[in-house]
Amino acid sequence: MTQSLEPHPDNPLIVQGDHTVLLEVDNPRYTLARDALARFAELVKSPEHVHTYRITPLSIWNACAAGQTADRIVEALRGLSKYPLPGHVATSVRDSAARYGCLKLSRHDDATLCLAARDLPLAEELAHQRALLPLLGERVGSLEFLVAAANRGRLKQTLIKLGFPTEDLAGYVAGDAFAMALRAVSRGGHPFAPRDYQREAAGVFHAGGEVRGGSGVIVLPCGAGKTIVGMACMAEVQASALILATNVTAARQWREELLDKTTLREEDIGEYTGNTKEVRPVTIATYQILTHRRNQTAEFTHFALFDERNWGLIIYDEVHLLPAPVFQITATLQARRRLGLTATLVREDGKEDDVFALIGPKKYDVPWKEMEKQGWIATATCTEIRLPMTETRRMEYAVAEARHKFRIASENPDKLRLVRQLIDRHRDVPVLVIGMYVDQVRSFAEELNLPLLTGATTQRKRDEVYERFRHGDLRALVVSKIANFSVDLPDAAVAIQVSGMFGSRQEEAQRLGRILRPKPGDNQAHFYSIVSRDTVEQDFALKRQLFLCEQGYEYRILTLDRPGELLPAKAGSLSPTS
DNA sequence: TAGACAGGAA
DNA sequence: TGAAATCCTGTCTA
Repeated sequence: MTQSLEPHPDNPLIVQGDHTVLLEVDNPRYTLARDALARFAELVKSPEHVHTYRITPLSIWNACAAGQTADRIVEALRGLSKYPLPGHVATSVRDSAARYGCLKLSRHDDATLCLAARDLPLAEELAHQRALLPLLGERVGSLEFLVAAANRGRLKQTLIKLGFPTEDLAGYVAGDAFAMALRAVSRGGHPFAPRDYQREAAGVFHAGGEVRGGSGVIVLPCGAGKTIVGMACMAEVQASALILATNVTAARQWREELLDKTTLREEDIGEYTGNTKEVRPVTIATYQILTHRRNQTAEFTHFALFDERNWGLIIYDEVHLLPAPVFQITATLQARRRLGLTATLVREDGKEDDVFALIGPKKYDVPWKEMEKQGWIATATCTEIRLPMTETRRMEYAVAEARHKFRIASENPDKLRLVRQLIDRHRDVPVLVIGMYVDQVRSFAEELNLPLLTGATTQRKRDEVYERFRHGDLRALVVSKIANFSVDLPDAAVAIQVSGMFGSRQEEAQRLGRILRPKPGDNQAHFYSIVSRDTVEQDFALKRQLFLCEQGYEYRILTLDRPGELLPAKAGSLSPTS
């Protein structure tokens, strides 16, 4: 396709003066525009025909850190727009981009850093910012300030809140040297080599040597092997490493992977959790143990872990879930190399700028659709089925208090009929039925005569059921919210979501991730979300889907007219989308 | 001394 | 907006 570089009415974008961008979904250049926007804008809304994106300073800074330039961003917008760009949008894109790199932090001596502004007006502005007073030391020269090394993190945090991202070139401590390498044949006996993108991600993270290489976030979809990127980075750094994971199971999984695919031996790896408190050259801890304190006002019981050893690298697994106290401690650890791993930079609490300032900018990502094209993850079709409620239930819904409506809509018992039909339709592949209300999933499990797994299920029972599921003795499982957390939940080809959290994009992505591991044969996965039609549930479902739309997934909407109605014989979702 | 379980936290 | 899962610690039991 030849790419026009000027605005044209046939183009898919409308760039508005408030920095939002509207994208026409049915436009032939939709894909092109979506992939371009993914580099420097974030998705805000994605109803059926027109998607809304927003360009923020942070989205521009991340783009710049990944090598984009203001010119390329403006060109992309102009070339995909229907109308001429509002002048000030181009200006503010250039402004934001120019701010990236106009403050540089470098090493002065062992205990002191030097913050250098690009020009005098900026230096003056800094000198007069009240919030910076306690953080800035002596002004040395017209453009430079001394900064105590201990304030490195808090300074960057404060500056970004004032609209100034800092380029941190103050370097890192090497940490205790520790030799490790990736194995060419895994301990399990399979040939092993990181995939190209995994190697590339680790390379980008470490590139730039002593000064630049060493902090940032790598964004990859679930199932794309973030652990392997982590170990490749460890192999680059060759120093003792502290790995922070979300829960014990994830911690154990890191350990298994490290033992299987690197030269690390059992005695090199320590687990630091509620059960065991080992500190070894490579130590894996949970976020929870770090945030633990005896009572609300006490000190954090286990923060000392950070000083137990001279860590050369700290890996933050699932950095989008990083709890606030870990940000706090991370602010004091700016001299250590830091790697954030995540499937999405979006945080529901809006702390994206803290991630940027304290862990680092986004260093590398691959769009999900790109991974899909290359066959690293399964092709997924997503279908939302809108099912009307019965007359009786509609009445109950209508008179209920607002805060109960969501649950009434979610627990619509008619959903069972569709679940049964879908399981039947996909009878040759493993199916997960996922819900968030224990009562609801319990009744579904009983009706369908399938095992139910909830938080209350003991680990032994889980292992046993998972084993039967993996071997194909069980075709389907019904699970509660453990689907969001339990890393050892086996992979499936079909997920049927019967209820979900209010509007968590995170959760939706996590659940889709359950079915993305590559499949033998047609490599096809199906994600169904069943919601009650014309209710708040339908509205929240829309919000949940944002993240996946941003990654290029389309939701096919299937609206049923009558409560008892079944899916059409050949529901569109049975054939792969183009 | 391991395992089970209750209670609190976020 | 509300519900569920998880983790950590401390205590009790065998």
